[in-house]
This record gives sequence, C-alpha cells and structure tokens, in this order.
Amino acid sequence: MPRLVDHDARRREVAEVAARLIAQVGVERVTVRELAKAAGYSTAIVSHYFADKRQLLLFTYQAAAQAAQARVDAVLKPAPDDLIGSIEALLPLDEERHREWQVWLSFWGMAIGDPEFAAEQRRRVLDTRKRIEKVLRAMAANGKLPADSDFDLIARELLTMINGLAVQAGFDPADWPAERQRKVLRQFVAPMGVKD
Amino acid sequence: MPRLVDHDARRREVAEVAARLIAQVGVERVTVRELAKAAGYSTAIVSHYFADKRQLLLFTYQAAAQAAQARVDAVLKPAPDDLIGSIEALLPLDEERHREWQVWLSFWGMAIGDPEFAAEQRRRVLDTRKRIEKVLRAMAANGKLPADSDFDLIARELLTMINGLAVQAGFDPADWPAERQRKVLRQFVAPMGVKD
Amino acid sequence: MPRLVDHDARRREVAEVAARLIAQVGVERVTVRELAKAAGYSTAIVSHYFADKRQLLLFTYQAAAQAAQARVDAVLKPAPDDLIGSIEALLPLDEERHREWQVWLSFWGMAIGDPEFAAEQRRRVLDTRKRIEKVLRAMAANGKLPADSDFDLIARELLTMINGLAVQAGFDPADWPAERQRKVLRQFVAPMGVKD
Amino acid sequence: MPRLVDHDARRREVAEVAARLIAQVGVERVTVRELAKAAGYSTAIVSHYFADKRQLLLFTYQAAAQAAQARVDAVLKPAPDDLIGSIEALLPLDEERHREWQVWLSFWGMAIGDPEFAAEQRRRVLDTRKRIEKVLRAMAANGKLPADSDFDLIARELLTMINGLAVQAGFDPADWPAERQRKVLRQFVAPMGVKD
DNA sequence: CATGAATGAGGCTTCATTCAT
DNA sequence: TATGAATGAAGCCTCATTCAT
Repeated sequence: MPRLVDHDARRREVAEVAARLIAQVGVERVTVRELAKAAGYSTAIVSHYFADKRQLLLFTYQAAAQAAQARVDAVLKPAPDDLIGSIEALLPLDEERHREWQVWLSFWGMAIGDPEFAAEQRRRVLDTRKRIEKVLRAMAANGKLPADSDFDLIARELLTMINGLAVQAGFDPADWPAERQRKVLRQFVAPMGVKD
Repeated sequence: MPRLVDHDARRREVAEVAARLIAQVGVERVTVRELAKAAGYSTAIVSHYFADKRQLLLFTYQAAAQAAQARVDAVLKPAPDDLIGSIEALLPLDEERHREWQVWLSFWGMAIGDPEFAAEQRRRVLDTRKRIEKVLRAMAANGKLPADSDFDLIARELLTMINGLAVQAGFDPADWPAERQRKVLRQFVAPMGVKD
Repeated sequence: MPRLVDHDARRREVAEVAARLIAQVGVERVTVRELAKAAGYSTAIVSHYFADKRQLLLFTYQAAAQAAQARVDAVLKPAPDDLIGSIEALLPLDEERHREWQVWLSFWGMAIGDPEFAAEQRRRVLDTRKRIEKVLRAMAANGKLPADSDFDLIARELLTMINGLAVQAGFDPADWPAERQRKVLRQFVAPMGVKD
Repeated sequence: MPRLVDHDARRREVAEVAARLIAQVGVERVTVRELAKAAGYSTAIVSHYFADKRQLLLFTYQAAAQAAQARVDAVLKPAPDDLIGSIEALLPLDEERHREWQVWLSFWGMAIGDPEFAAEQRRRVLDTRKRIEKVLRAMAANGKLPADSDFDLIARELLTMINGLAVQAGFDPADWPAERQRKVLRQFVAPMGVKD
C-alpha cells in the first residue's frame, strides 16, 4: 500500500510557501523553480497538486483571504460588535499581517489586466464590506450606533480607510507603526457617534 | 547633418504609450515588442531611448506622477486652499484618472519585491502628503481650519482615504461612480471642522 | 498465499488497451498515465508487467501482428488456397480492421528513426509475404495458378497492394468502402491467371 | 538599415533541415533544440520564422509535397502522357526519394490522432490521384489507352501500388532495389493494355 | 538614428520512472 | 502484487537584449 498524503493539507502547505515568496519578490516574479526550492520539493510538485501555476496562485489568494477572515471571525465570535477589534485584525499592525498585505498588494498588481483575479479581488472587497456592515448592525442593536445610520456607507468608509492604511503601511512600515495606524483608526471612528 | 530628434519628447511619448499598455495588461505583462508595436517603433526603441526596460518603466512611473501633480497644481494655483478640488484632481472620478490609477495599482504590485520601485512609491506618497499638508496650512491661514490642527495627521488621513477609494474604485468602477466617491470624501472632510 | 495473477493474460489485456489508445491518438502520444487510466490500473502498471514503456509498445505491436495472423490462419485452415479470403482478412474492410491499420500506420511513424521497430516491421512484412506465397503455392498445387509462376514476385505485388490499400483507406475510410477495396483487389488478381 | 533576409527562403531552409532530421529520427522525436543545432541557429529561430513547432512541421510537410509535385511536373512538361516516368518520379528509386518517403511515413504516424495532418494527407493523396488521372487521359488522347477506361479506378490502383511499394521499400530498401520496384511497376501496368 | 535578425536565459509543463508503503 | 507520491530530465516557448547594417 502506498504512502497516503493529505492532499488538501499539502496544497495549503505549498500555498503558504507561495505566499511567503510572493511577499518577498512579488507574484509575478515567483517562479515554480524558486517555489519548489523554498518548499523543499521538485518543480513537479506544483503540477502534482495544482493544475497550473495560475491555479496555485488563485488558491494562494483564496487561502490568504480565508486566513484573514478567520482572524476576524475569532474576534467577532465572542464579541460580534467589536468593530475596532475586527478592523485591527485586518490592519498590518504586526509582522505577520504586514506580510499578508504585501501579498494583497502584489495580487492587486496582477489583477490589473487579469479579469479573473480582478473579479476575485472584487469578491473579497464585497465580502469584507458585508462583514463590517454586519458588525455595524450588531453595534446598532446594542445601542452603540444610531439605528438609522447608513450602514452601507459607513462600511464603505471603513474599508476605504483599511485599504488606504494598508497601502501606505505596506510600502512604508517604518512610517506607519501600529500606534499611528490605531490613531488614524480612532480618528475615523470617533465622528461616527459610537457609544461605549 | 543628422535629423535632430527631440530626445525628451520621444521619451515622454514612449512612456505615454507604456502607461496605456500598463493600464490594459499590467506592468509585468508589458513586453518590449508589444510596446514597440503600439508605439509604432521597432523593438530597439527601448535601448535607444532608455538604458533598460526597467529604466523605461521607472521613467513611466515618474512621468505619470508628474502628470498627476500638474493636475493638482493647476487647481491650487488659483486657489491654494482648495482642498476638495485638489483631492478630486487625484481621485478616479473619470475615465482618464481611472486609467491612471490602474497604472499605480500595477506599479504597486511591481514594487513588492522591488526595493527601488518601492522607494519611488514611498517618495510619491510622502510628496503628495506634503502637498496636502500645505493646502491644509493655507486653509488654516484663511481661517478655514483651526490653527492648532494636527496637519500631518489630517494629511495622512486624507491620503489614506484617497488611496483607499482609488483601490476600490480601481477594481470596481461600476460600484464607485464619481458621486459615491465624492460622498465619502465629504463625509471624511466634514468632521474636520472645515469652515467655508 | 498471494493472489495469483495470470501474468500473460494481464499483459495481453494491457496491450489491447494500448492498441485502442494508439488508434485514437497515435503511438507517440500514448502516455503511461492515460494508458493506466484507460486500463483501470495505476501508473505503475507498466513497470509491473513490462520492463519499459518501450517493451509494452513492442509487445503491443507483436500482439496485434499475431491477432492479424490468427485471422488469416482461421481462413486458411479450412481452405489453404483461399487467396482472396486470406487477403480480405487483412484489408481494412470493417471497423475493427480499420482500427488495426491505424495502429500499424502509427507504428510505421515510430519505426522511422527507431531501428528496432523498423526491424520488427520488416519481419512482419516478410512473414506475411511468405504466408501469401504459401497460399499461392497451394493454389498452384490445386491447378489454380500456373506452376511456373514467379511466386515471390506475385506475393510481393499482392502485399504491395494490401499495404497501398490500407494506407489510403486508413486515412480516408469514407473514400474507400469495402466494395471499392474489393474491386481493386479483384482487378489486381484478375490478370494473374487465376482459375477457379 | 538592418540586414534584410528573404523570409520565405529562410523558412524553406529551416524546413529542409527539418525534413532531413525527420527522416533520421522521426517527426515526433524532432526537437527544436536538435533542429536548431542542425540548422546552425539558436532554438529561437523556429519561433522566429514559424508561429509554432506545429506550423513548422505543417510547412515542412507541404514543402516536401511541393517538391515531389515539381519533380513529377518536370517529367510531364515535355511528355504529358509519360505514365511510367511520372510514377518513377515518385517512387523511392534513389537515396533522395527514399529519404523523402521516410518523411511521409513519419508524417503518417503523426497523422494518426491528429486530424489536421490527416486531412493534409488526404488532400495530398487526392491531388496525386488527380494528376495521375490526367496523365491517363492524356494517354487515352494519344491512343495509348482505351478511351473508355475507368480512369478513376486505374489511377486508384496505381496510387495504391505507389504507396504500397514505398512502404515496403521505405522500411527495407535493401530488399527493394530500384530494379525490383520497376519490375513490379511494369507488372502492374502491363495488363492495363498500354500501347506504345 | 533606426532597424530587423538573432540569441541565450529562463519559464511552465509533461512525462516515464522510481520508491516507500 | 499494487499503489500514489515524488522526481529529474527534457520539451516548447517567450522575452529582453545585442548586433550588423
């Protein structure tokens, strides 16, 4: 009987290596050879677990998105109205999340001129916005936000800020230490009329 | 007597074509051949006017940045404290500026893993922020803003918003018509205590 | 006690599947993976039952040759001088034999540049010619053919015709229905002075 | 001004090298690298002059077909009813034509499973048959053949013989010296009632 | 100044084969 | 006996760059 391998686990493993590489050199400069070397396999490993290099990248993108979501969910599970917490789970406040944003930024570049990745990006933005909106509604239910707020608009503003912060911190982390990011975040949230 | 050619004009011309191509297919998928064809020159055009493909791209980046700056300057010259106007000169409110942001987004992808382009990006962000700060100070001088405002912080917030809006509008222009962008912009600016 | 497997039967089974595949896609495009899938085994099937992919193909070639011979023998057993019958047993008159010729044609292509397969092909031609010659001598013995005929030459002519027909019918079966093949066959045989 | 090159001549040159290689190792084992080496160019030469390796092979096939036709035409121009001559122009009677048939045989193998090459093969067969038929009609016009002959059928028989001879001579040239091929040819033509 | 020809490096992918289980 | 995992070699192709003209 042959050695059996958890196919999905191996895919995630490869995708994880890919993400690390992307953060370092950019999606478009990730080569199968480099990836294989970094993962400790031969170049054929990619074709073994993915139909295509493209499929690997798509999977990597989605895996990264899921990881980010999971982080947010972990915050919201005990406190479904923890707006600040769920946003901070997304911001590049530490090394790990900084690296994650490097990956997003790189994928954005790829999405220009690649309709499928652009669509994926749109999907993710929409999804994140809906989650933020849900948090806002939970806040309203708890009296932390006026019930007649324009939840969609506020969610858009918040996501706008998140993306904007991430872009800047992504390219200039030294100029955007966690404290400064949090300060801007508070500044944005303050005028929303949030009550504690 | 050799035919004289305006070297710099030719460089700008090529960069303009490059920018158009980048917006369509992404920086990393722009090939010298495609560029030459689009520009109506031979493939040797790059080596002729630029040391390198890389230099061409860098020049393209800088040229695009200058064009954006010029647009802002045109607004500020008659009205140095026109905050909304100068910001709107940057947002992807119409087809042309949308295309310009596609170029930025694409360059961001390239900047991941390319220190020189990342530095260029940092430079540009800093520069833009300084310009916004200058507008804010002009506003303060005209009594439109409290004199003790944290100009740096506000400029950061505004640029954060600009980048955030551009990312989202860049990938989903249908979801971000000019009016919606302006609405978010006003929403951001309102709590700043701007007086007219 | 290990499960006993009829090694040879398994080899023939695999070769049969290989022949089917060859007729569809050509020898050179038959992959072990595809073959394994079609046969319902794992990719290691080849190494198990054959030293090599090459040996598998050689075996397939020989098995196909034997099948054709068996068909001829079945005709000649009851009637050793049935020239027309034995030739028709070789011609691509129906779907099955058409498929068989696809296999031969494909192997011919492989034989170019492959001395071993070329030798195999020569062997088969020689063998078939000898069998035809034997039929001719049987005919002579039965008074159906002048005893002083040049049996070798006639056999060569007949095999020439068989191969020629098969090539054309192989690539254009619609243009070579059984009837037309038989017509040409009769036309060739007629001047030989065959008596019934 | 750049060095100009006769594009078509270069294509024919490359195709000629390809044909030589095909006769040696078989179409499917011709690699771009080997071809480039044999032609004295870099591997990029193929993509330079052909869209594809496949296109190169198709071109090679067609170029070889044209060369064969030209040889036949050269015979028929001064003597449009020279049946034997035009057929001999096709048979593998010398080294050059033997090599040419190696190429055909190899392409046949490729045509199995490749509809486009199979169609090309059908086209060529049909074309050659029509040319033979034309010769037959010229013969009839000159009283060398009964006017009511079944020209189509005779042409089919002759082409059948040509192909059959070529296959056998192709794989066993030692067994098929020119004289033997001619002998079979005469044997075939004799019963047709040709008058000189 | 400008070009088309030609290159060499390197990318992705496919495939027969080997190996531990 | 039989398997799925994994490999390394090799294939085709693309591309930025160089060079003679």
